[in-house]
Amino acid sequence: MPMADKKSESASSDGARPWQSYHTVFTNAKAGMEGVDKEKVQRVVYEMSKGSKYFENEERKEAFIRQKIERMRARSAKLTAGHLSQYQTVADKRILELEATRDLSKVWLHVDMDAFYAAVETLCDSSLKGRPMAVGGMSMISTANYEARRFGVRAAMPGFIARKLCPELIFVPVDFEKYTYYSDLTRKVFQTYDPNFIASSLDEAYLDITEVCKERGVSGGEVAEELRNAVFGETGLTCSAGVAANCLLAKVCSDINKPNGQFVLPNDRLAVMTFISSLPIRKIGGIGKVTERILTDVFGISTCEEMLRKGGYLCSLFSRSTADFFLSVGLGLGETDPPQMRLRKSISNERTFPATDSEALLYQKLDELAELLSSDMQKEGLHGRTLTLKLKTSSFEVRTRALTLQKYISSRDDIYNYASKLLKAELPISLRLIGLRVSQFKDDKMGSPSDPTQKTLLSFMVADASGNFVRGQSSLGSETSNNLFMNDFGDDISVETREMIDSERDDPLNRNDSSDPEQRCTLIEFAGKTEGMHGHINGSIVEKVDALIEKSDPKSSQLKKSNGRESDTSLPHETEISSCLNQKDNNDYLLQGETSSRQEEQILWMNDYECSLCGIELPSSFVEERQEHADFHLAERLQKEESGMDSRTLIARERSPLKQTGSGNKHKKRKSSPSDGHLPIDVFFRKINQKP
DNA sequence: GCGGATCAC
DNA sequence: TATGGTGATCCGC
Repeated sequence: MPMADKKSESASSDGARPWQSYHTVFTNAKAGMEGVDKEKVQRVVYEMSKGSKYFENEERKEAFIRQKIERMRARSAKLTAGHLSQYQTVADKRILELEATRDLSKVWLHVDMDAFYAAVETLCDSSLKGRPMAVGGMSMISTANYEARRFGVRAAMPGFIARKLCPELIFVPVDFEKYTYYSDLTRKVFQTYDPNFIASSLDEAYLDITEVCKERGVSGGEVAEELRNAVFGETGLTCSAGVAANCLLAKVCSDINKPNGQFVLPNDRLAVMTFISSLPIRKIGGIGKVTERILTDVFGISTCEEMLRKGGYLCSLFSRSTADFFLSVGLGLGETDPPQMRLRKSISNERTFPATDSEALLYQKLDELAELLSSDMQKEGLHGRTLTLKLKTSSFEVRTRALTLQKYISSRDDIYNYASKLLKAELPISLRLIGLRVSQFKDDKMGSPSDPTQKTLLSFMVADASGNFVRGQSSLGSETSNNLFMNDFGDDISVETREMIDSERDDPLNRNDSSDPEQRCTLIEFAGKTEGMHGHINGSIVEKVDALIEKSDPKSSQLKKSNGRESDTSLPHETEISSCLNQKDNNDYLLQGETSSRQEEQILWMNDYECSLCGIELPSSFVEERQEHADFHLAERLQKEESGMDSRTLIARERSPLKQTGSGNKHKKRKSSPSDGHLPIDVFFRKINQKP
């Protein structure tokens, strides 16, 4: 290991303990890993990896991330107080608009099978019971049972490192058919509760149990217990469940009392806010290792609540959609409707092999892949016009090379011939992986932008099956999606990498006691009455949001609980409007943000130089000036609103009018959360372990 | 349209 | 000895 520079010793922990700065995906707290000596695991992983090509590549990637963080820090530091306060105003306004979309009328259940592959293997071979076991091989583990997790062994970990951590570890090869069989059994059960359930993988599904709860007069928690019992009866496998008002929260909840447990988050706004406020951001689907680091290192954000507190920074430094996503997370919002059908957009295959620079060998690999891909495409009747070649060099650097054709292709020969041209341009090269992907399919439905596209534009956030918002951002670019055509593959490889170096960052969800007085206060608050007690949460962001709501409209205590019901104001123009906007990367929040909610006052640069609001002329090259000008109009408008204009009718709506049920919400809410207001704190965080 | 990144499972 | 495969999306070019 190279000597760590002395000056960095205080800033980072290199030097004495180099493994602490090696950020991997599996040195993290997770269900079944409570008693693990994380320091030791991290050290072993580091020692086993050190010096390898893989490790060197990880170090390169790490350096890039550091740069990214530094750049963002610099931008953050450069913000003037004036800018900040303006963006804070924008953020507050956005929070209000997002709050208005809150829908507490649905009951979502997320089911997650416990260590699925491993559990199935144990079911089929009882001699494995009670012994540490992993499904996978020496190079990669798909999942590990709980006995193995106690040693720090987990999904996505190379087998040879796992064996080092746990020499007794039993390896069982993956048997895809077996898992599919048992998955089908579980799905038969899911179907009886929600015929339209959404399977996001072999072992996970989302169910809308709103109707079941209503018709049978039972709580979401009761349905969850019943369903888990039924799954066990049908398969002999245990699962965990989460019940909440939206998919995003339900998913978080299903992880809390895993394995073989469940957690219900009442459909109550204060309950949601309290729950989300102390939640580590890494628990949220869509926030991965890198995003977490950026948010914590640059903004000091580690819990969802801080997303709202730092709203001004987020809105000024991230794209509008990313900032919206972050603010939504802070509010505990998520998708409440079943996602619309989504068509597959690409098909691909890739293979890893012993690194080689033999051209004959490389072309042979390419040929095999072309054959495979063509066969897969024929099975699905797909023809595409964009071909992408993926390469991973022997030093783990990944490259892609793409080619878009006039014609649609699907035959083995076409794929191979075009792919060969792409590969040829890269020679000579030493590779350990080749992949092929075809996209831009015929019949892409692109001909009818009317419905899907428009809806996407109208809603300021779009969510996929898991309730993860589709969003985008320059340096983050993170997003997630569970396609409806799920790839039933590497299932259990749930990544979680919360670095637990800072001891104060305990996970409140995984412990039974709470030593932090402020947190306890919050929790007690949660356990107590859920209405009319806002004032007792000291410094809570709930207060702040409520204050915002009150300020925006004194009558809105009702509004914030019901759904926006006003009919849309002329939104269909948005497409053209957006395209006329002066979009300057990170600043587009201000401009776009306003146009999507306010049609009548956008700042448009007509003919690309004249402000539509005041007529002032500014050529497009005057980027900064334009920004300031836009800010000026924004501030002007916000002031107007402050002084009493009704902003409520201007609130943007995201949901389609179809499922607006309007008045019934409160009743549904009560019904689905009988424990409202009477949830003792110990119950709130107690593991509900029931052996079916 | 391309290439690099990030994320989920 | 040895660190996966499939699909999606976003951003800056």
